[in-house]
Amino acid sequence: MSQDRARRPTLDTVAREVGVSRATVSNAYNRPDQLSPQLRERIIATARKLGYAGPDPVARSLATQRSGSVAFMLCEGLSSAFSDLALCIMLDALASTVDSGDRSLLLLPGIGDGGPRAESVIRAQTDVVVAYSLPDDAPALRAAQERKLPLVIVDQPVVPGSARVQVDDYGGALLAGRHLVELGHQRVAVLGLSLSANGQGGLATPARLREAHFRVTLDRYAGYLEGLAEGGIVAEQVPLWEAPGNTREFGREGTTWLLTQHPRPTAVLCMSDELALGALRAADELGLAVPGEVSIVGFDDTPAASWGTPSLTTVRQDLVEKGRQAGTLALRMLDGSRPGKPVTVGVELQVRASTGPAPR
Amino acid sequence: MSQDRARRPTLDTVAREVGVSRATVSNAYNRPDQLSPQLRERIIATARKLGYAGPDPVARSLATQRSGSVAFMLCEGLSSAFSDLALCIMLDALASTVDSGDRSLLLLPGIGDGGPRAESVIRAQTDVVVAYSLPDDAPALRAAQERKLPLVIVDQPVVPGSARVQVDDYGGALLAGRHLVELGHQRVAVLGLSLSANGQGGLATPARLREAHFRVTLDRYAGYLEGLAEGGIVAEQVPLWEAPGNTREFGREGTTWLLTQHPRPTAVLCMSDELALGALRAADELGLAVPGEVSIVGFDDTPAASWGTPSLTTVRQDLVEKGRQAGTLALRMLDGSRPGKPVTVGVELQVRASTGPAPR
DNA sequence: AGCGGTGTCTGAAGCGCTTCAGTTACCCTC
DNA sequence: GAGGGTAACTGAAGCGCTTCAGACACCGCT
Repeated sequence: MSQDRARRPTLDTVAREVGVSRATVSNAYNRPDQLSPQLRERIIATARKLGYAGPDPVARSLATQRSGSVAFMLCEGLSSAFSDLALCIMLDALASTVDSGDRSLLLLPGIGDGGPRAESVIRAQTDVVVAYSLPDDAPALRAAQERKLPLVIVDQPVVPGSARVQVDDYGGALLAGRHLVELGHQRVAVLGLSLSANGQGGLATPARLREAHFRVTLDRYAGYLEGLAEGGIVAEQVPLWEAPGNTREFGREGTTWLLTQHPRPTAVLCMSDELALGALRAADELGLAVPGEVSIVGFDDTPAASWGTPSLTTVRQDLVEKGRQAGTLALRMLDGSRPGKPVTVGVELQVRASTGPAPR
Repeated sequence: MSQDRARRPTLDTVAREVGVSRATVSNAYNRPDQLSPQLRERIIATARKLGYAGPDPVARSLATQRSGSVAFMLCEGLSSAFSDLALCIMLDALASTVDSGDRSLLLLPGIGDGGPRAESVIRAQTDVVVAYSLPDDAPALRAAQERKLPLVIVDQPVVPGSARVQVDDYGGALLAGRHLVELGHQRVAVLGLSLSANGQGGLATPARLREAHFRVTLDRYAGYLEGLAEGGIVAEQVPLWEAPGNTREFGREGTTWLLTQHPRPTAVLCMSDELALGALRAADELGLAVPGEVSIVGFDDTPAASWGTPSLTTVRQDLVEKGRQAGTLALRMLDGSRPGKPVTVGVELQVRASTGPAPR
């Protein structure tokens, strides 16, 4: 009989103790208007006495058919992801939006550079998935589709049937390119982010460019070229150095190479602020004045951008807005809404002290 | 009859289609050795055909009584948390450990500075909670205890019945203090982290110190004093400036104040690298040479510490180890292990270029 | 021939909760 | 005082899965 030993209390335990039905106890927690305040009071008190902390989340999820959490898949591991301040800011906005909708964030970090394992996604207790900047062929993406989970894509990649929020990468890059043209630059180099998820780096060949997977990189590159074209600069004259990761160190490495070419570029367009900060350092090490001898442009406008010396001219995207939109979209998908049009977050050029007129 | 319209397939659907029992289909996924390979093959194939992506995670959790995720509670929102590189590195190690144990990370960011809302914890689908540097009286903590969830505490606070991993804050600070003494410093100031979770800042009064909540801050302070005591410096001569948050800007602000006092300290012990980086900047702005006129010591040894000019002398803690330990502890708690002794992660002093002999 | 062992598969009892269609009891109204 | 409305509560049917104690057939052994 009494084998209900250290068993933790359930709805039933409480119901029995109070002498009401299970349904009533459930209502006490979920629909206070369905019972008299006194009874509710009594139920809650008894629950506390028995050490019952409220309906079990898992069981409740099963019954309601909603898990109450939003899964966030990202490309890399947490440490590289979180050193990406832009991602952090966005993620925070996402988390707040999602949390205020009474859901929590399930984090699915990537393994290597290819996103989370399919298995993690298969087993994830979630009812909507947000993917951030994943390679097109990420297994996690397929897994999510197999499970028919509503999908929200941020930036990358394009997946039919999913909601998406994206930054106007092309437009932002165009602004940056145009800015340099207006300053009279003629020899410009691009310091880019990864083209594909294999950690490769170095000067990007046309072949490499053709088989690229990351839309963000491609769009920004296209935008740069378009902006520069307004000054009569043609693509062939614009070297693209591919940084294997978004870190200062890679930025410095790439820039060191770019600035030791002949003829030396008078400006470097960097696809992130981190890269640009590394570029600044490289220029410094080479004894080149910024912006006197070389101009540097970033992308993202993270707080660090304004901290550097000189402060960084950069393309700002509204990261908070981006996260919020992604969250809203996710929440909306949960209500069964159709994906709808992609949401585009705007950009603007923040001109600061790292760019100036072309030398000579 | 046929109201099973757009209903998504379940174990049952597959079982019926194949003509076997539900148990067998379940085994096909969870215990391949329990059925013949051919049958398993057939089941998997049929499942795929029906668009069945495997056992529903929530239902499975209910049946197995384990949710498969580890909740991570932190004090602040994500954006401030993630600009804390030390946290990120640790979190990454934690995530990897946990993920390799086939579990995912449920993130419960804080609201304001007091940790997650109790409600978020109550509703979280998790079977173990890791708390990072929360105030002693965080509602989330109580909620976790109410649910009787196994608890792993990182750094802070001390909660009976929970596992914990902590850094030897005291020992690290002692090393830092002793280092300055050995360099001959006599007038030393401390730039500290928050004492309590209310965003207050400024010169810490004895009263403020007495009602402090954050162990980390207190331990480090005690360690500093102990180290300095070896040089005959007494506590009363060591001003403690409390930074309201762990940012460079606050570090700069505090240091500016400290370095404009008379007599001016010849060294500043900072409780984090971020603060120290701000301190560096403050010294620079005041036209004080580092380490010629003032020495700066950090804490944490984040990558940024070695990047700065001059590179930072700092106390290194093994963040990866810390995360890994926390993860291991969490996983172990799941198997019903008792908390056991606190795990302490070691520290060592990284002497770099920001400290030197006391001037004169 | 008889028997224990083994490899496969099944039935049914949960896991802890929500929810919906009732059922009472009570009050108001004409 | 019958009819209707409402507030308060209940019963039972799920939600989709796991698991454990069998059941059954077949094998090799003695």
